[in-house]
Amino acid sequence: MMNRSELFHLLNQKVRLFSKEMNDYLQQHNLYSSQWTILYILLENGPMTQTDIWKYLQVEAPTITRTLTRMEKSGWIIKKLGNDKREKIILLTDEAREKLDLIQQSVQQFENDFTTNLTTNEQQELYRLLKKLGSERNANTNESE
Amino acid sequence: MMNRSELFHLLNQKVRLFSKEMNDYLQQHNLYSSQWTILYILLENGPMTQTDIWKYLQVEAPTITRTLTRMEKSGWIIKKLGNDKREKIILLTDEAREKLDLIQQSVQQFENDFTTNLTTNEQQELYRLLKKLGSERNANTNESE
DNA sequence: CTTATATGTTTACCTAGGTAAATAATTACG
DNA sequence: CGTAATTATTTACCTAGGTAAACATATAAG
Repeated sequence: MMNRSELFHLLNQKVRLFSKEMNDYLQQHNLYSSQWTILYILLENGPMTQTDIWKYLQVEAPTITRTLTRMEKSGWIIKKLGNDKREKIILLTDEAREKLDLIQQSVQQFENDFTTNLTTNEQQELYRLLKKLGSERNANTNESE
Repeated sequence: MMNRSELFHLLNQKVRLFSKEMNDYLQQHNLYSSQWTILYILLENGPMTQTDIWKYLQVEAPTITRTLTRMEKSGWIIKKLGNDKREKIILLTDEAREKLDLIQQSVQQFENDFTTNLTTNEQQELYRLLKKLGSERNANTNESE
């Protein structure tokens, strides 16, 4: 039998383990896992403003500012001014675009590896259970948005 | 249907959400969630060396050095030299001991709240599935415990 | 048109995780 | 015994998350 604190302890440990190993794995591409996440959504969605990105990832704006600065420095993305001169539009560089395919395969390999002890159904179930965690806490949830 | 990347994305987001809200919640006690974790295991296990702590939490030694420094500064713990003068033994202060009961109730309340949409069985199942994540990548799992 | 408000990004400062290398004390070995 | 190896902690430097407040540009209101 487990108590709830153990559940959250385990949750934390697994996520830390995942990101640690993912970072090790991505090192060969000179990339961090948080940076990969950004590359991935840019690949899926095309150019996005910074606000698009942090809203999508549900992190705060300064986090994205910083990470994008590093990514620009290492040649993954460029920032372009939008028509609205407040906003910056983020584009993948050609160099990034060339490498992404290989990296994506790499990541899939790693994720595959990390879930190897779970059947497809179990992964589905894990997803379903996680989805319920922490959401819509109090009866009448008006987080309409 | 979900793909594996979505699973990990969700996992990351929920953990971030949890620790963010936990931090908000603990602010009333002038505490951070990582610091709470340390207080909790000291309460359970009695005095421990730093190495005991980081091995238990599965983080690296410098992480614990830093967090304990902050916790000493804010009066939660004290460091005492062991017989082996390399090691430092970490003790709860009396002040911490007085407050811990109330805080623990607080935390249980919060964790309860966070899992309110999951039945006891679902929590059990979530625990079971998480346990399988990333462990013993190759072949047979013997995590008897 | 000018001022007030809202929006997008950044800066400054905080916690928390990581690695690599330094330091101090202990144990093991020739 | 004295040196080599090991162990416990710390320091320096990195990424990544957070908040609060500053800044710049747009939009709305009087």
